[in-house]
Amino acid sequence: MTVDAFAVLAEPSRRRILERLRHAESSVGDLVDALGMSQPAVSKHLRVLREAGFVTVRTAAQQRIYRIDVRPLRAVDDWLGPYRRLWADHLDALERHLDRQE
Amino acid sequence: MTVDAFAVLAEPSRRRILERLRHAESSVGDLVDALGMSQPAVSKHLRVLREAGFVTVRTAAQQRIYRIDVRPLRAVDDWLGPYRRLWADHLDALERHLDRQE
DNA sequence: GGTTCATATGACTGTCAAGGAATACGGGGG
DNA sequence: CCCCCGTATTCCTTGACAGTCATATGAACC
Repeated sequence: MTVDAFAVLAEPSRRRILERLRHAESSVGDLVDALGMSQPAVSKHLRVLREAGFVTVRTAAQQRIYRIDVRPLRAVDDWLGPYRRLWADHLDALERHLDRQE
Repeated sequence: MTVDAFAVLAEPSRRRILERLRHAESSVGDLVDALGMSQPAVSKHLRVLREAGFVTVRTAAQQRIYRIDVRPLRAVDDWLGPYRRLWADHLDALERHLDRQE
C-alpha cells in the first residue's frame, strides 16, 4: 500500500472497475467488455489497483480473475472519520436550533 | 461541484489544507506558515478546493478567511456507502464463523 | 511442439497539473 | 494620493500519467 489510495481513486475508469468488482469478481476480458475500453488500458488500471491493494488476482486456466479487496477503502473510510464528526456536530447544532424554535 | 472530488483529494497538499481547516478557519498566510509552502501554491490549491466546493471564503479586511465545507466530503462518504456494506458483510460472516467455533 | 487464447508489458505520444518566479490587484493606513 | 500588505493570477517549465499500437508471455489444446 505504498501508493496513495486517493490518487488511485482519482481515475474514473478505476472507480468503474471497482464498481464492477463490487458486484462480482471478473476476468480481464469481462471488464474490457463491460467498460468498453481497450484491453491494455484495463490491464494497466488493474495493475495500479493491484499494487495499491484494491484488488487481488487469481489465475484460472488462461484467465486472471480479479477480486476486490476492501482494505484500502476502509483506509479511506478511516480518513473520513474526523470529518464525519464535523457534519454530525452540525446536525446536532441544527437539531438544537430546531428544538429551540418550537 | 463540476470537478471530481476524488481528483481534488488526490493532492496531498490539499488534504493537508483540509486537515488544517478542519480544526479552524484560516487566512492564506496562516496556511502558508503552517504548511511551509509558497503563497502562490497555497492560493492555487485553495482555488481548486473552492471551485470543488470543499471550502468557502470570506473577506476580512485585506485577508481572505477560508473555511471548510463538508458537503463534498459527504459525497465521498456516500460513494463509500455500498462498499462499506461489503466489509460489514464480511464481518458478519466472520462473527458467524467464530460463533460456530464455540 | 506449434498454435491459439487471455493477459501483460514496452515504447511512444499527448495531455494536464503542480510548482516557482514575477507580477497584478485591491483594500487600508499614512 | 501613494504605498504596503495580503492574496490572486499569469507565464513558464517539468514531471506524471493515460491511451494506443505493437509485441511478449504463458497456459491450454491439438
